[in-house]
Amino acid sequence: MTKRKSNSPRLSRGEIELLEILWANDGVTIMQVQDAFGHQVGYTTVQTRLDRLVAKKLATKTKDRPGKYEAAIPREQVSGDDLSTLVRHVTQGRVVPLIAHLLQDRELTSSEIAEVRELIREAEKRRKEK
Amino acid sequence: MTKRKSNSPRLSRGEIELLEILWANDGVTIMQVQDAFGHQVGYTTVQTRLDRLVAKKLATKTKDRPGKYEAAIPREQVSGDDLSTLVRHVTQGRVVPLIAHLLQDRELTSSEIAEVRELIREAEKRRKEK
DNA sequence: GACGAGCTACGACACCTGTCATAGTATGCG
DNA sequence: CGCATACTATGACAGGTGTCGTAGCTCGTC
Repeated sequence: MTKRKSNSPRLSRGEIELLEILWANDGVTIMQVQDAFGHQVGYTTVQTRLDRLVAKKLATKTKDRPGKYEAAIPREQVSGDDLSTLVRHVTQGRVVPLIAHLLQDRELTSSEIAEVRELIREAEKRRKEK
Repeated sequence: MTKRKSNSPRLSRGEIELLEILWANDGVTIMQVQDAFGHQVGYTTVQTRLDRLVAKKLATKTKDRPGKYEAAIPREQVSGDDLSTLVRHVTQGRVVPLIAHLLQDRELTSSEIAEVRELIREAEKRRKEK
């Protein structure tokens, strides 16, 4: 079990950090990314990092003058993997403590609560009919 | 927003990988860790990595002949941080999709389902009395 | 006390990543 | 057209990490 999904690349933290920005806004210039970083890093630093992302096919860059970068891989492809890693790390496969954390961490809206209820109903149904 | 928690160190993936093993079994020899890695890596590789962990005070090593390594930092210290990073990354703070993923990823036992139900009830209660 | 097996200590090296400086190129404006 | 400004390309460098080889040390056994 827990088989390696070969199609989802192992991304470094830094890569994800960049991708996050690309996922959030599509078609971003170096300047905008630098803004997103609160100008803590130099322009060319951002440039280099983005270009390396492109070199790895994790992002694409358009030709227009302030070139725009876009993520070339969907967020889900990464998060699923990250998530299972986390589940494994944190609680050795037991999801309940994790859900507990999630539910307690913030105040949920009533519609969110309803959604979760629905999810659990479905989970139960799946279990029953197996 | 989301200010850096200075007390929980930013660990690299590799470090966490090692720590996972240390957390799971306490007092582990190099050999055992190598086993845990399925012997994909050389003995001295494991040694070096473990020793670097010790150098960073993330683990300790006993004096006995096959020296035993132990994690020097609790799992929770890492996981909370990881978790919020993940929540932020994956779904911009929306926990429901994450819970959905967790619930759909595996078959839950009926007692797990009951626990989650209880958690939802509590969440709702907190919401109401606010 | 000497030996050999098993551990440990240490050093080396290549690759990745974050950081940036600087040189080159294109473009809008006068 | 000629420039200044803005953007891009390229190269450099240091620190971290994964990988290991090898030399040195220790301890149980004869």
